[in-house]
Amino acid sequence: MKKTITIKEIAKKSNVSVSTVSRVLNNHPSVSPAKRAKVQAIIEKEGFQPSMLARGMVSNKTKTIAVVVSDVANPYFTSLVSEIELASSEEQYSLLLFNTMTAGRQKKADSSFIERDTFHTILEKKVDGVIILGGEIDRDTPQPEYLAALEQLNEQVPVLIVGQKQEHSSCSFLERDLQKGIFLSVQHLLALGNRRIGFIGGEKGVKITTQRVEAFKEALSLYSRFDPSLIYLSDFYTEDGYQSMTAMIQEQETLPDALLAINDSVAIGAFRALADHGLNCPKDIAIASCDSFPNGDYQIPRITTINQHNQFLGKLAVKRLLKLINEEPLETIELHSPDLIIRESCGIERK
Amino acid sequence: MKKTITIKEIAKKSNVSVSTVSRVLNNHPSVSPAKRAKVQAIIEKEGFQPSMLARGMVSNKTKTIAVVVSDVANPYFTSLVSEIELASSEEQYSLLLFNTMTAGRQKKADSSFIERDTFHTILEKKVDGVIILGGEIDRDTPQPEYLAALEQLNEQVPVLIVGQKQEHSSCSFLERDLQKGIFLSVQHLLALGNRRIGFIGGEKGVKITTQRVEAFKEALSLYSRFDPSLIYLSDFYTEDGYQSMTAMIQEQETLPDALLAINDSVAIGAFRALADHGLNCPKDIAIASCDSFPNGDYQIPRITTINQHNQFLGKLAVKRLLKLINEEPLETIELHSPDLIIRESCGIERK
DNA sequence: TTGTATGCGTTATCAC
DNA sequence: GTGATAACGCATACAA
Repeated sequence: MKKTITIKEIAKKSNVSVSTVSRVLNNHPSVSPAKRAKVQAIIEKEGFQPSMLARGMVSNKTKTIAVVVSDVANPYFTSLVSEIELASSEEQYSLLLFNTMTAGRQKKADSSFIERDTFHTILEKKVDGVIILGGEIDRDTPQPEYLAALEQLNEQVPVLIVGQKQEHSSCSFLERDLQKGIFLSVQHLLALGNRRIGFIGGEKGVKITTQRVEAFKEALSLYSRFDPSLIYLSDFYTEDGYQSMTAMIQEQETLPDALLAINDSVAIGAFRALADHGLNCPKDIAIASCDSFPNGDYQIPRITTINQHNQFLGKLAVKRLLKLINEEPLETIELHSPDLIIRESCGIERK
Repeated sequence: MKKTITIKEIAKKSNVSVSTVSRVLNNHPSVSPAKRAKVQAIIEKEGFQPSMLARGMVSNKTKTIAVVVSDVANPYFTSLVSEIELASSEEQYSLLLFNTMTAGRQKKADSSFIERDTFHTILEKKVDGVIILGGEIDRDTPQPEYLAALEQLNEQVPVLIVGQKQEHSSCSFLERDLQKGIFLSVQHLLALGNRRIGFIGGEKGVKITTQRVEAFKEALSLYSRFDPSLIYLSDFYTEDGYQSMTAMIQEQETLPDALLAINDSVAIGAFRALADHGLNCPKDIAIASCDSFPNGDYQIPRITTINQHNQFLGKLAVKRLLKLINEEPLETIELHSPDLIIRESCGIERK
């Protein structure tokens, strides 16, 4: 490995002091055009890159954002991370990614502990801000130790959480409008003539599940009848949709007219389970999803779903975090409104 | 934001010098048990975290790895990134993620430039090592400027590339066995009675596409006949599979017996295109994929595909990069051998 | 065993 | 406009 060149050597080669080089680097006005040109030339020639470490030492800024996610491979998180990276890099920030795996296939045992440990590392790395996507904070009642650690973290560095608000937390939250999507899809299902409607997927004890089921109950009670025995929770992945659907097929004497799936992955799992029992969506049962994932429009059937505008959410998250970092005032949130995407999985009017 | 506590303040509160605190921090033997205990206590009490910035300044190590990926949202890259993060954190390394978007839906114009710019940032951040997944390096002939920048990067910090070897590059490569999978699937398709076999998906001018098509040609020529007019390249995503399949349906007088898709996403797109034309896989055409993605076993039909052991690949990448970082010798690679996963999309014997 | 002093690469404050 | 120099937080060689 070639030794990296430093500002001192640039100074020497340019016959100026380090301060002058530093000024050139930072576009300070007070440096003569002649010297500036000379120094610039040497910098180019040597391919000099100022060390962000050293800069960070003096400025207390690292131009780095930490992103904590419970499972990058979950499509919802993947798209968010992707958008966050894009938005960050546009603002010259780098992303430090922490994949805690407290969700998903390789779920770890003590999620709270792992995420606290992550906070530890984040603090060491001296990032300028933190974005948290899911994990322990998404639970209805996160562990007290976790919340304490989170508070401590937020004392040292601004923390933005993309998720539903947690009581007594001093962190900033970027919430999603969970209810509107539910109402839109329930109305859609009802309008198509479905009366008996169930719910599949989502993990018990997780905020977005709890809140969506609650909204589902409300919406359904308004027009039809809410039947708690038609709620089959499990988790957020395809295999969970498969399991829930299978269980429902086995346990219910007659299948409901329609289902709401917590997301597209779960819907896909349900399609598969139906097919394995000689059943078909939307012929035998209509299924709508609450959260659009990529490629939902290539499934068979194409999934009728809710666009939660996750792309926009990622950008907004970065925008808000940067304001926190720069101590600018946070204007009230422009919450994006979920939209219903009608495709094929709810079929046409039933009966 | 609370000011972060430093080693100096710990020293003062403990009535010892900073060196003693430093020794405690680094588990140096030469510190009396009494002082060690005292200092430890204060550290715990104050929740002191040594700054990795300062440590990096003196040690020239940041315990950070940069990962450059052309599109995190591509399932192949997502799984790799996930595994790499896991393996890294196990070794106390953090991940700096760069999502160059030189592939995928939001593909940028000048990929070579963007990635070179990324290298610039990586150098500034003083990471200990770099892992590159895809992008310009994956092209059959990467731009000379890119290769030059890559060489320069590799002079300053160890670079490991997960992808097919590039001539004249001094970087380390972790290759995938592309041929074996192709042979396995072609043989499978032939054994089922298919003779006329096409290929869909993959981008022209990209190494893995070129090499796979080449292997496909070889394998097919061995047993049957290779027909170049049945090669429909495009890109690696679902929509590309849809396009290729649609084009094939429209252009070919009679559909081939079977297809090889570059990956599961492309296969899914093909299924959709077939359905939109009243056709069905595997009834009307058999389709095998060259690269298994998550949830391929929940599609309709379940996808017969190749397990390239990407999970293993991610771990191996980190393992090898760490050896480069620690200047340990690199034993010859234990190349994992791809396996055929027979599911439903090739159906049963034809004719 | 312990403390002092120096340096890591950069910016900022101060003289000149 | 320019150049010393201190400071950032930590590790370490050296002294004691």
